[in-house]
Amino acid sequence: MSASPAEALSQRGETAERILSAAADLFATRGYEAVSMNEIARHAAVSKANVFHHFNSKHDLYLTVVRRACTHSRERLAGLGSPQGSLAERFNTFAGGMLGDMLDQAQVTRIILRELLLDGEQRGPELAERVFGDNFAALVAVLREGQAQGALRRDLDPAMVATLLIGANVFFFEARDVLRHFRDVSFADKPESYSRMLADILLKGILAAPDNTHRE
Amino acid sequence: MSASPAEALSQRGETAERILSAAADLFATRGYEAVSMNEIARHAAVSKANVFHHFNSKHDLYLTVVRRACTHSRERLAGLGSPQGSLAERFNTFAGGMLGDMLDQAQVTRIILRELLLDGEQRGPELAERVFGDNFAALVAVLREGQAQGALRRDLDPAMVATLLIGANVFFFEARDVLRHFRDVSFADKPESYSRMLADILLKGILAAPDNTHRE
DNA sequence: GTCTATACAGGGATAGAC
DNA sequence: GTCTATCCCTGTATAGAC
Repeated sequence: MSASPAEALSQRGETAERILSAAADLFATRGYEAVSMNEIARHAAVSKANVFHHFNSKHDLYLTVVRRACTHSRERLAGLGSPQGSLAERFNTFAGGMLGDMLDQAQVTRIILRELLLDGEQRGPELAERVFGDNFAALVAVLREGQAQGALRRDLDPAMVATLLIGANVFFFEARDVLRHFRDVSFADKPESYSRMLADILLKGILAAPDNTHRE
Repeated sequence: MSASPAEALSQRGETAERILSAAADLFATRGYEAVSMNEIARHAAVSKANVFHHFNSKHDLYLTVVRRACTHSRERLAGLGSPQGSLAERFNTFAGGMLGDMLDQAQVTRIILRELLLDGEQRGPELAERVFGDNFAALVAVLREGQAQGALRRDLDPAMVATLLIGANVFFFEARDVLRHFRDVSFADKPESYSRMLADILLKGILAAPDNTHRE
């Protein structure tokens, strides 16, 4: 029953896997404190004692869940940096791809954001670096390159642009359910539409500029 | 000891006020579940039983805190709609003013956002309307007016622009502590700087446009 | 590895004296 | 209005049989 060499390393039993999955689900939607080990055990269809057999404590279980979510998220984001096409295209692709992935992996995303935005006030540093750090840096690098080539305005802070882009996606993810209740909002259920408009606005701005509007 | 007519209505005793203040503090930074009535009592320097004397339950106390935060927030936001100056100016003023208020009243802001962004998945509707609803609508109206006057591009969704503006402020508020750890970010502690850059980018876009860059 | 049973702490909430 | 003392429940975590 010992793990074969091929599947070594982070090999976990099927039961442990079920527990992790149930825990991830619950933590993502309701947070750490609101979820009990009883509940997790029930959702995983095992006894509570068994959960404690596989994980030393609730906190340990939580950390494992978060750690997994992080590496998962990193893997996803790693693929977004492909340097092909014009800068506007890459910008567009990155924005849309990021949002799409966030929505596809809503559970993971929610856990990360919980960590990052709420407890982030206390922890911040490590997780920030771990999950978003290099991607943020990569995005900034792309933007800087765009400035060097003359495609982008030189009088603006690339980090600011990156923040705006990422922030817009994060906010959409977080606030969808609220936005949906606003009469004027038509894009709450159309992420592609949102991404398209986002890129359009960031690239061209919102001011009416006769010589600007029809350029591509 | 009954309230004088002049200070009637939502008049609460000094003790109740202290309890509310302590509770608001704790709920804002750690959320509902993570905070205990014991702790609230200790911070308010009263006995736990006394807390239950003033508020029927923990949930009741929480609701009172949230309700206060909402009305407080509404009052603040109400002043931001003043229709004076050019559209770009108003845009600028609104963005900066909103962020400034959020930071000034960080505790209240945190409570609202917690409700809106996390539990929002379940409740959403009421709070959305209550706090942001009319302000969102007002901002959209201003933008529409700008379109009608020809100051703003007509081919974009005003609700999208409003979302971007608000989202940028919310994200800054949430992610400051994380952004601070990114080498490229210089504005984490300079909200005015952030606001200025935000308005600049939203208005003019990021593309290098020779005839665009020097316009004001 | 998995269970039942249980220890022990802390939570929300109440009783009743002052 | 404020307290001390207490109730009851649920939570995390452990012991020990299978």
